[in-house]
Amino acid sequence: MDSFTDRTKRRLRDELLDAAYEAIVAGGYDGLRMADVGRRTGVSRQTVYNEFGDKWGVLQATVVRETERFLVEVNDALAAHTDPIDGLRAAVECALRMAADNPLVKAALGQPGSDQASQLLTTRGQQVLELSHQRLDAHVREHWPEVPAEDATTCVDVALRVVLSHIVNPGAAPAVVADQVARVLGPFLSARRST
Amino acid sequence: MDSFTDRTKRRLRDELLDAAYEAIVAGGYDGLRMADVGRRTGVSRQTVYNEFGDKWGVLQATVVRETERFLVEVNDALAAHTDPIDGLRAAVECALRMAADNPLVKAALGQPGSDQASQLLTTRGQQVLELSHQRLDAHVREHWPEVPAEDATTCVDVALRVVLSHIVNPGAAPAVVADQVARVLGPFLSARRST
DNA sequence: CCCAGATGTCCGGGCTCTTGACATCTGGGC
DNA sequence: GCCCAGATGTCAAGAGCCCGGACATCTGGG
Repeated sequence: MDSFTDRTKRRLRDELLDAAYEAIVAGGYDGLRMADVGRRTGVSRQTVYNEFGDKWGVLQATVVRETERFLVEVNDALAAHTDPIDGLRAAVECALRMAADNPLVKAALGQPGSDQASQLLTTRGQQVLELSHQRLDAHVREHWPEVPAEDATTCVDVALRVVLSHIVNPGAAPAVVADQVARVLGPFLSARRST
Repeated sequence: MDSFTDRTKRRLRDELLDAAYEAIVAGGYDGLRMADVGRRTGVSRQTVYNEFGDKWGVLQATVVRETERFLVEVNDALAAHTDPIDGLRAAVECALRMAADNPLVKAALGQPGSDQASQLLTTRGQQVLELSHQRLDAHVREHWPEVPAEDATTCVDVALRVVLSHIVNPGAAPAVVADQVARVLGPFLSARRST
C-alpha cells in the first residue's frame, strides 16, 4: 500500500504536474508542450500520455491539484472562527485574495477568454465546482453543528458560486465581497439555526 | 543522464541504506535482517539482493556511504587552515571527535570484536582505508601546493592509519592525539617543503 | 502549396520489482 | 541427538512501466 513503487508513481505524477504548472504559468495552455513536460521531468513524452491521457488531461490534473491546495487554505480560514458567518466571511476573503495572486489563475485569465485554460473556471467549470463543493461541504457539515446540513450545503453552494464569479470577473475588493456575502447569508443562517 | 528513472534508482538505494543504517545501529550486523531492510523501504526482499548482492554487501555499502559523508567533514576541517600542519591537526581532531559520536561506529565496536561489522575497520579495513586515502589524498594534493605530492601522500597515509587505530582502539583524547600527530609530522613536512 | 511543429496512437524492447519456491545453514527446544 | 523455525541466498516466471521509434493527423506560417 505504501510500497516504494507506489511512492515513486506518486512522485512521478507530482513532478510532471510541477513541470506542467510552470509551463502553463509561463505560456498558458497554448504554450504548454507535452514534450516539455516530459523533458523537464526526465521522462519520455509517452509517459506523459500514459499518465494523463492527453493534453487536456494534463491541464485538468494540474488545476485539480492546485484547487486541492487552494481549498486547504480556505478551509483553514473557515475553521478559524466558531461563528459560521465569521468563518464564511474569512473564507470568502481568503479565497479572493489568494485567487488574485495565484499564478495559475492569472495565467488562465490573462487575457479575457484568450486561454483555453480559463474554460476550467467557466464553461467547463463543473469539475472545479464539484471538487470545491465537496471539500467545503464536508468541512462545513462537521464544523457547523448548529446549522442543518442541508442549509449549510446551500450556503456553501451560493458562496462558492459567488466567489468563483468574482475570480473570473472581479468586482469589489475581497473584503467588500466577503462582507457582502456575510450580510446576505447571515439572516438565512440565523433563521435556520437550530439552537 | 538525469532521467526520472535514474533518480528513482538512486533514491531506492539511498532509502535501502537508510533502513540498513538504522537496523545496524539498533542491532549490529547480526541484528540486520535482509527482509527488514526491504520491508522498511517498501520493497521486496529480492530487490535488496538485486541491489547489494548479499548481506555483507549491504553492510559494505552502508559503511561506504557513511565514510563518504564522514570524509566531507574531515576535508572541510583540512581546508579550513592554510598551513598544512594546522589543517592536519584540525582534521585529526575532527575525525576522532566525530568517530566517537558516530552511531554506526559505536554499533560496530560496541563490544570489542563482538560484531562482524567491526571487521570493516580492522581485518577487512582495506576498503575504508583506500576510500579515505583516495579522498584525502586528492584534497591534500590540491590544497598543499608547497608540499611535494609524494610527501603529502605519505603524510595522509600515516595520519590516516593512526586515526583509524585510535578509532578502533581509543588512546588519548582527540585534541591530544591531534597535537601528537602534528608534532610528529611537522618536522617532516618542514624539511620537505619546497618553498 | 508545402512544410515544420505539435498532438495523439501503437508496439516492441528492456529493465526492474514482485511473487513463490527451493536449497542450505544455524541455533534453540524437546 | 533430533527437529524445526528462521535466516540467507538463488532461481524463474510474471507483470508493470518507461523508452524509443514510427506513424497518422492537424494547424499555422512562409
